[in-house]
Amino acid sequence: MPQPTAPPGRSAAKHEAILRAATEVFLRDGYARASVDAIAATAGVGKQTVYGHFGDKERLFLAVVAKARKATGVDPEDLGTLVPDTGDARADLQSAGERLLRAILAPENMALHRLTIAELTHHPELQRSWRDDGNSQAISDAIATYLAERDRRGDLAVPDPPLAARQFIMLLSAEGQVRSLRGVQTLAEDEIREIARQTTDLIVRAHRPS
Amino acid sequence: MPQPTAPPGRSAAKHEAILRAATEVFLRDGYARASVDAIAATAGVGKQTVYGHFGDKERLFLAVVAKARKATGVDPEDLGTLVPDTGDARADLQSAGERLLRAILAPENMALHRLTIAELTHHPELQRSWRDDGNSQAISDAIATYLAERDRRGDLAVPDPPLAARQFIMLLSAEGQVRSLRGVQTLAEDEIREIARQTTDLIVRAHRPS
Amino acid sequence: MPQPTAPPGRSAAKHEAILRAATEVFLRDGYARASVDAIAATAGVGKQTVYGHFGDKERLFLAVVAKARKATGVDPEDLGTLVPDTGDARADLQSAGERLLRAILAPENMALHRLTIAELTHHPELQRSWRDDGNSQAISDAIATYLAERDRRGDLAVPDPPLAARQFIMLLSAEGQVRSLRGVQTLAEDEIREIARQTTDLIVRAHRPS
Amino acid sequence: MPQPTAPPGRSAAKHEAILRAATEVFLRDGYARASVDAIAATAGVGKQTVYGHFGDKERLFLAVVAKARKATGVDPEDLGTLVPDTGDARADLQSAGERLLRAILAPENMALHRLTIAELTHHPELQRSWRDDGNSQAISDAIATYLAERDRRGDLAVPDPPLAARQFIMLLSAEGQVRSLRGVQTLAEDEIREIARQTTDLIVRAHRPS
DNA sequence: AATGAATGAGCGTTCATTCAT
DNA sequence: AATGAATGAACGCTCATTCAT
Repeated sequence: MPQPTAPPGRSAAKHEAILRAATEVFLRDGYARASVDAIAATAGVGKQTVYGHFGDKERLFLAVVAKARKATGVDPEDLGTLVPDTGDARADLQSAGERLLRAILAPENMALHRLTIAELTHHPELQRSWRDDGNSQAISDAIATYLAERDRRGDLAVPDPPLAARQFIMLLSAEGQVRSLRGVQTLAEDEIREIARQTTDLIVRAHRPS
Repeated sequence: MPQPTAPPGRSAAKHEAILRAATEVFLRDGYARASVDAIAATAGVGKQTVYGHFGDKERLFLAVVAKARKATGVDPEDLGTLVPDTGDARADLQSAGERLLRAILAPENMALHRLTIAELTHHPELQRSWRDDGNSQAISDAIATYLAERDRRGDLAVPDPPLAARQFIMLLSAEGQVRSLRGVQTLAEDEIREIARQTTDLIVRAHRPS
Repeated sequence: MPQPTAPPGRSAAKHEAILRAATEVFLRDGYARASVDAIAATAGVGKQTVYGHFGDKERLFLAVVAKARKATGVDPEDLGTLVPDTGDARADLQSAGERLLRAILAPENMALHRLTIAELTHHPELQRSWRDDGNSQAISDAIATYLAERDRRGDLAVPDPPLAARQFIMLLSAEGQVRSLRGVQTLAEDEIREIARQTTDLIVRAHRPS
Repeated sequence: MPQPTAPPGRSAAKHEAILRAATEVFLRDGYARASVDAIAATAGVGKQTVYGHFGDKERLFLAVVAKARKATGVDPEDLGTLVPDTGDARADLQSAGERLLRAILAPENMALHRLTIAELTHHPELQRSWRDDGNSQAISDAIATYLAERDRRGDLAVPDPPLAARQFIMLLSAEGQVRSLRGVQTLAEDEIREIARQTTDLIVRAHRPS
C-alpha cells in the first residue's frame, strides 16, 4: 500500500478528465448513443480506468449529471446582483430576465436539459437530482425577495412573491426554450430582450397597485 | 369481405399495427434503445415486414412522431368549445386551462414530448415537424380569439391577444410539466385546478381594464 | 387449359427479360452479391415470376452463363473470314489476332470470364460448360486449318497445326488479359495491334521453314 | 519465455491466426460468401478481436491478399537457381518451366488467383497490388537474363529478351491454367512436363539463330 | 491503478425463398 | 402464371464489460 489514503494526485486528475470527457460525449450523443470507448478515448485514458473510477456507464452518467447541474445556471456568487434595484421594477426585472435567459439558453445548459429530460424515465435517481435543485431555488428566492421589497414599498402589489417569481421564471424559460426550438438553435440578442420584455410586462402589469 | 375496403398496396392493417407497436416501444424506450426486433415482435410481424413498410428505423420513427403529434392534444373538433364564453373571463380561462393541462399532461403526450425533445438534435427533420404544429397553433388561436372578444367587450384590456394567449399556454404547460417532474408523475386533479387558477389569475390581472 | 403446349407469347418474353436482367446484374455484381430482388426489379417482373421460370438463384445463374457463353466471342458466321488468306502469313495472322483480341477483351466477355472463373468452384456444372466450349474450339480449328494450309504450301513449317493454333490463341488472350489488368481496363487500339504483332511474330518465327 | 519476442501492441500471435483463418476462408468461399463470423471461429477468437486487428472485412481481405501474394510463387531465394545453365537452352528452359508451372498451379496459388480476379472490380486497391507484383517481375527478369546470355553466346537469337521471357511465362501459365480448368483440378506430372516442353519448344524454335 | 485486447450479446439491415391473392 | 407482402436466417459491425498484463 504505497499511498496511505485516497489516491492523491494522478488519480484525481484522471477522475476529472473522465468526468469532463463523459460530459462532452453524453451531452453530444445522449446516454444510449454514447459509448464508453468514446469517453475513454476523449479523456485519454484506458477503458478499465473509467470502470475503475465509476463502476459502470450508468453511475458515470449520474456523476456527470450531478456535477453538471451544479456547474450550470447562474453563478451562485452573482445571485446577489442578479436583480438590480434601481427602483424601476420594469427595468430591474427585464435586466434580471435577460441574464437568466442567457444562462438558461446557454448551449451546454440546454443540452443538459434535453439529456436529463430524455433519461428521466430510465434513471430514477435523476428524478431526485431534478427535485432538489438548490440553485434554481436560490434564483427564484432572489426574485421573490425583490418582488416582496417592491410590494413593501408599494411600487407593486404582490400578494404571493414566491409564486410570482416562479411564474416569471417559468414563462421566461418556456418562451426561450420554445422559441429556440427546445434549445437547438441559439437566439439572437434582440430576441432575448424581447422575450424578457414581454414577460416582465406581463408580471408587472399583473401586479400593478390598486 | 372481412375488411370494408381492400388493402391498397401493402396491407394497411399491418402498417397500422407496426405504427402502433413502434409508438409504444419508442415512447417507452427512446429511439436509441428501441430495437426494430422489439417493434416487429410487438406488432406480431417479421422484421423484414417492418423494413418493407417503412424503409428504415429513422423513417419509422419519423412516421410515428408525425402520427402521434396529430393524434395528440386537444381534439380539433373540440376546439370550438375549448373556451366557454360565460362572460366570466376568469371562469372561462380556468376551465380552458384545466382542459388544456389535462391534455398536455396525458401520459402518452408527455412521453412523446420527452422523446421528441430528446431526439431533436439527432433527427433534423423533427425540427420541421415541431415548428409547423398546426394543432398547437389552432389552440393558441382559439384562446387569442376569446381574449380579443373580451377586449372588444371591455371586460379585459388585451392589446395583443395572440401574445397573451401564448403566454397563457406557455405558463400553464411549463408549470404543469415542472410540477409533474417533466411528466414522469401524474398530477392530482386539484393540483391541475390550482395551476390553472394561478395562471388564469396572472393573465386576468395583467389585463384588467384601466 | 387455354393454351395447348408451352406458354407462347407473354411468358417467353418475360423469360428473356429475366435472363437479360440477370445477365446484367450477375456480370456487374457477381453471383453472391447479386440479389434476386435486383434482378426481378431490373427485369420489371415480380420475384415469384423469376422463381417460376428458373426455380432458384443457382439455376438462373447457370442459365445466364450458358446463354452468355454462346453469345460471346466471334460470331460463328464470321468464322470463315476470321483468318484472311493473302499469302502473307504474318499479315493474315496479325489481322486474325487483332479481331480475336477485340472479341476477347470486349467488356461483357471479360466480365463473363471473371464471373465464371470466380464461381467455378462453387457451381460444379460450370466446369462442364467451360470444357465443351464449341465456339472456342471452332476458332482454334479455323486457325489450325490456316496454319496447315501454310505448311502445305511451304510458307511455314507447322508440324502440329492444332497445337500451334492453341498456342497462338493462348498467348494472345493471356497477354491481352494481363495487360488490361484482367479486363478491368480497356486497351487502346495500338496496344491491341502491338500484342497481336508480337504474338504473330513469335508464332511465325517459330515455324519459319528450315 | 514461451515466445521469443514480446508481442508489440496487439497480440501478434492472434494477428497471424486471424490472417491464416481469413486466408483459408476467403480462398475457400470467396469474398462475399466468407463471413467474418466464420473467420473468427476458424481463428479461434471473438469477432471483435478480428475487428480490433483489421478494422473491417475489406481491410482484412486486402491484408490477406497482400500477404498471400508475397508468400506465393517461387521463393525469392531460389530465383538464382530457377533457370539452370547447362548450355542446353531447351533443357534449361524446360526445367525452369516445369518449376514455374508447379508453383503457378499449386492449389493455394490458383485459389488466390481466382479470388483476386473475381474481386478485381469490387476492390479497386487490388488493382494496384496486382500491378506492382515484384515477385512476378523478378521471375520474368531471371528468364530474360538467361535468354540474354544465350543471345550473347550465340546459342539463340533473342533480340528482345524481356519480351521473350514474358511470352514464355504467359504461354506457360495460360496453358497450365486452362488445362487444369482454371485451376480447379490438379495436373498430372507428365502433363506439366508436356506443357513445359511445348512452350519451350515454341520459344526456342522462334529464336533459333540465323 | 491502469492498460487495451478480448469477449458474447445484440444492433440495423438484407437475403433467398414462400405464401396468400 | 404472376404479384408483392411476408418470413427466418444470416450478415457486418458495435457495444458494455472483463480478463491478463
